[in-house]
Order: sequence, then C-alpha cells, then structure tokens
Amino acid sequence: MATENKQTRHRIMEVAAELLAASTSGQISTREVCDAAGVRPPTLYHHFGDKDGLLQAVVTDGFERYLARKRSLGTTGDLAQDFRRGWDMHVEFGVTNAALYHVMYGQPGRGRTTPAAEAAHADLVAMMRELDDAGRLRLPAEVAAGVVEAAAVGVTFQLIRTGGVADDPVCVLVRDTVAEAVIGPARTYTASPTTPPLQQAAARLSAELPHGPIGALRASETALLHEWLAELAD
Amino acid sequence: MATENKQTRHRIMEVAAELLAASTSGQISTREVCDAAGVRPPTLYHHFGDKDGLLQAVVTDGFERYLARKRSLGTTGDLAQDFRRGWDMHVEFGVTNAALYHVMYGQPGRGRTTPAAEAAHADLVAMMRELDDAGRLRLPAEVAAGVVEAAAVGVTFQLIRTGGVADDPVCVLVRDTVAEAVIGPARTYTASPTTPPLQQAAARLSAELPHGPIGALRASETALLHEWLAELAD
DNA sequence: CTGGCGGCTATAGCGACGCTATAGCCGGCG
DNA sequence: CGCCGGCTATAGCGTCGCTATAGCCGCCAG
Repeated sequence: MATENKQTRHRIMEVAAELLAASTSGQISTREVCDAAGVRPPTLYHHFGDKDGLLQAVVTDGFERYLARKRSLGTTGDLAQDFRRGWDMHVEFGVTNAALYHVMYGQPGRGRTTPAAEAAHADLVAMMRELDDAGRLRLPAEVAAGVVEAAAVGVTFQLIRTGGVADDPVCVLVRDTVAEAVIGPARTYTASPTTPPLQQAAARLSAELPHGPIGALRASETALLHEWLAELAD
Repeated sequence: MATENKQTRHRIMEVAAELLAASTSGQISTREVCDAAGVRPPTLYHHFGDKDGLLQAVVTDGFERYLARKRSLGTTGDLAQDFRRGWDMHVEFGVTNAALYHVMYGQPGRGRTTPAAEAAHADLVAMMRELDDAGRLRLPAEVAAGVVEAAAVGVTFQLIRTGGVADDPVCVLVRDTVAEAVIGPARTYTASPTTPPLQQAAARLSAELPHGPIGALRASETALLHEWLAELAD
C-alpha cells in the first residue's frame, strides 16, 4: 500500500471517466467515485483538490489521448484535407465523449476556459498558422481559429443534442462552408490528372445546372444537387 | 394573502432570474431563491414542481419576451437582412442572458431539448420556409435550420466564453458566411428552359453513377439523385 | 353567523451532497 | 530502534434538493 500513489490516482480517474460516460445526466458525485474506486473521500481530495480538479484531470487526460491520436496520423499533404480530418476528429471526440465535452466547453462561468479547451485552441491556432504560412488563409490566424472553433463547437453540441453522428449532413455542410470561407485555393500548381469519367460527368452537369428552381426541382433541391455534384466531382 | 397565487409565482421567477443573472457560476440554490423571495421551500415546489421546473419557467419567460420583441420589429422586406437581424438578436440575447442561455442549450443530457430551445428552433424553421417559398434557399428548410442553429449557438457560446459582444468580427464573419451558404441570390426570373447540353450532362452522369453509396453519399441519396437526373434528362 | 372545504403556506426534517479536521497507518532514513 | 513524513480512514459539518405533515385563511353552503 506504500507507493501506489500513481496507481490510486489513476484508478480514481479511470472510474470517474467510466461513471461520467455511463451517466445520463452528465453529473457524478465524488462519493460514488470513491465507492467505485474503493477509496475514502480524503484520498480523492488529496489527489485532486476538489471535484472540479478531478473533472479537469479526467477531461485533460481524455483530450490529450485524442490529441496524441490525431497527431500520430501525421498529415495528408493537403492542408485543406488535414483541416477536414481535424474537424471530423474533433466532432467525433465530442460526440463519443459527450459528458467530457460538456466539461470542456459547457461551463457557465464567464471567461472560463478549461486547460483542455486551451490545448485544443492552441492546436487549432497552430494549424491556422500553417495554412497562413502556405499563403492559403483568408483571415488572420486568430480570427480564423475563432471562426472554426465557434462553428465546430456549435456543430458538436448540436449533434450531441440531436443524437447525430459525425457524418451528419449538417456537420459536413458547416465544415465545408467554414473551410471555404477560411481556406483559400491551392496554388495553381494543381492540374488534376486523369479525372475519372464519373467526376467529369458530375463537373459537367454542375457547370450546366442553373441555380434556382428548374423543371420539377425546387430551389432547395437544385442547391442540394449542386452540393452532391461537388462531392462527386471532388 | 388569499389570491396572490400569480403574484407569488411571478415574484419567485423574478427573484430567480435576478439571482441567476447576478451569479458568476451560473448556479443558484432553491433556498436562496426562497429567502430572497420571502417564501418557504414548499411554496416554491408547489408552483414549479422542482428546481428544473423553476429554471425552465424562468428561461421560457425570458425567451418569450425576446421572441415577442423580435416579432414586434416586423420585417424589413429583405429576407437576407431579416436573417442577419434575427441572428444578431439571438446572439445578443445569449450574451446578455448567459446563464439563461446555458439552461437553454447547455444541458448535458443526451437528446434533451428545452421548451425555449424548441420555440427558437420552430421560429428558425419558419424563417427558412419563408426563404424557401421565395426560392432563395439553397438547402432543404430543416437542414438549413440545423446549419444556422448550430453555427449561431456555437458563436454565442464562444462570445460568452471570451466575453465578446454581438458585433465581434468572428460573429459577423460566421453569420455572413452561413448566410451566403444558405441563402441564394434574389430571384431573377431568367427561367432558363432545360437546354439540350443540360439534358446530355444529366443523362451522362446518370449512366456513370452507380446505384448504392458512393463517397459521402448514402444509398438513399444516390437513389434520390438518380430520380432527379431522370427528371433533368427528360 | 357558522361550519366545513380546499388551495396555499410554514414547520421540521430526510437523505445526499462537497468537503475537511483529526488521527492513525506504514515504509524509509538516521 | 525511533522518528518522520506522505497517504489514508473515521467521523462529521454545513448545505443542497425535496417532502410529509399540519395549519392558516378566504369562500360558500346552510
């Protein structure tokens, strides 16, 4: 029982994360954490100070694992695609760890920012700086990071509320809209080689198809059609 | 002391709203509400059932006042400008009533939606329908409402966190970006009839497009796409 | 006038919460 | 061996959301 310092601390965090994930209300009590971890309250408060300290430790740990996984994927070479992948991973983390995500971004206090949220913000600013260095950013890096963060957090909360998943059309739509507003075109160097017939046909129709209602299709439907054609031509 | 039913109930709600606005943590206790209102706990629970009932009553009342004020402004005649004004009012309500806004949209429970949030959603869908009827919506009304809601709530939370105001550049940027993505240009009545090149392109894509899911499109979506292509090629 | 009736409120208290003052365990070091 | 310091347990404080019970008081029939 001597040097199980780290072990006890780690076990408490594990148990707290499990209870938090299993909780429907997103709230846990320190007492149930203590019971489940086989520990008395003073031990918990010795390691984490107070309940908020425990929650912050749990969410920071979970988010750092997510960040490590994200970084381990490296880059695809295409900054715009890296952006989309980063967005999707952020949303997926929030949806699969709804309770933790609320601890990160759902704190009522004015001006409060959790360590995990600050880490996410720093990571985002770094990506924006990368885009800026490549000459593909349409806005100052800090403003762009603010735009992306606001939109991504909003979408994630929405998906949590509606029980949606990361490939929800709303999520993809907002993601690509924000991407287009923030990221500029790649350097002219592209010159897409050997476009498959399906993509050619989609691009051709996209060029011919007017915006607004046509035939039996309403304006909203042609708009969605344009969206799909862009997806197919990509 | 007889028929002060409504008066007592109303006073409790007023006191609760004040305490909630004055609270830095965004949390209030039923006991301090009772003390401030000069009332004992059973009275509070008689009128509101439980603490959540009180909070919902307060937030619903505040939000209904906001909705009434919004509707009393009428329309400007320009739907796009109405959209921007509605966005700004929503954000302003959230920023100036941060605690209430967290009760509306910051509930951890999966799939939970508060009455006030549902009212806001219904109002938004109505506006999107109006845009659709005018032929200026690029997306189905429900999808558009989801996009706008996610972005607006995200921006509002962001402003509350950072202590910003409604005319923050990030807010305006996201607002106009979303507006451009959702709202199309005013109708021009060019009414281009289905030209042969369009029909050719539609038929060509229809031949190339497989049945079943492809890329980001689900099977149901490709099916609908095939339908529309047949419509265009007709 | 009066006596019951029913809606609203107060008294008092339950169980659970976050948190802690205090003391005891126990391995490492002189 | 003794003592010292980090970790843990016992027990409890004050507060929380909520409620069982009873009493107040205007209202209406008798």
